[in-house]
Amino acid sequence: MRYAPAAMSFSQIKYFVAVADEGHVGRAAKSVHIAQPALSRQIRDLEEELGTPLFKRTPKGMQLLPEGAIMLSYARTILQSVDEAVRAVRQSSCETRL
Amino acid sequence: MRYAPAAMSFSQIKYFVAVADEGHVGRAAKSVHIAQPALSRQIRDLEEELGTPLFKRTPKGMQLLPEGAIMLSYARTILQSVDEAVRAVRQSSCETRL
DNA sequence: GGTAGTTACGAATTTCGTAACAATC
DNA sequence: GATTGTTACGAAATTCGTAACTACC
Repeated sequence: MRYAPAAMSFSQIKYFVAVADEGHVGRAAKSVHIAQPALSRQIRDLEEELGTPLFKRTPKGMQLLPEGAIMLSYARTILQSVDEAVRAVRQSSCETRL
Repeated sequence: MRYAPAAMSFSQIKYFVAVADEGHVGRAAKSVHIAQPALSRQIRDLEEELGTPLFKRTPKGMQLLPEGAIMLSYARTILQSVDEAVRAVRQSSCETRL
């Protein structure tokens, strides 16, 4: 049977932020502890899902495009919300056990 | 080689919201178009990742616990941010092409 | 028996790493 | 040749569906 097509994931967003911060797939790959080609593909998949490139590929590295800059600000917000959610739920569960 | 352990995903969050809204794994499974056992496992995995149950299992269905209610409010925010990010990036890319 | 959620197991899918490639300087 | 990112291909991990199970009326 045929499953649903893959959608955006938190990993993709983390990887995107890493590349945007480093401006460099190679360094970003080290910072998120995966291999360079795997990261390159994840960025490509994210761009395909959004329907537009987020970076300009240059011989020096990855240069954030205007669309990438917009995505970056949302991406940081999303990752922060996830972090906060996890912390809030865990804290509540500790208080419940008092 | 050993890959990194799986983390929280957008799908899990969507599934969690569906179960919270329906109060029922069976109905939620239909609304997100996957089978009931798959959804049941995703909820369990999310609870394990958070380290605390989010629902109370009853003969009537799934009753949201306080920790689940906290998670639910964050979950809606996160999904909205993702939606908004996609829209904003796509709109920017259209404007760029003018 | 009829409802609810869960466990077991294997198939479909995705993610990843290694190796080889392409492009710029 | 020494950077950079990408494509190709197979292995590892996850996600999923079907079938069988448990628990409560």
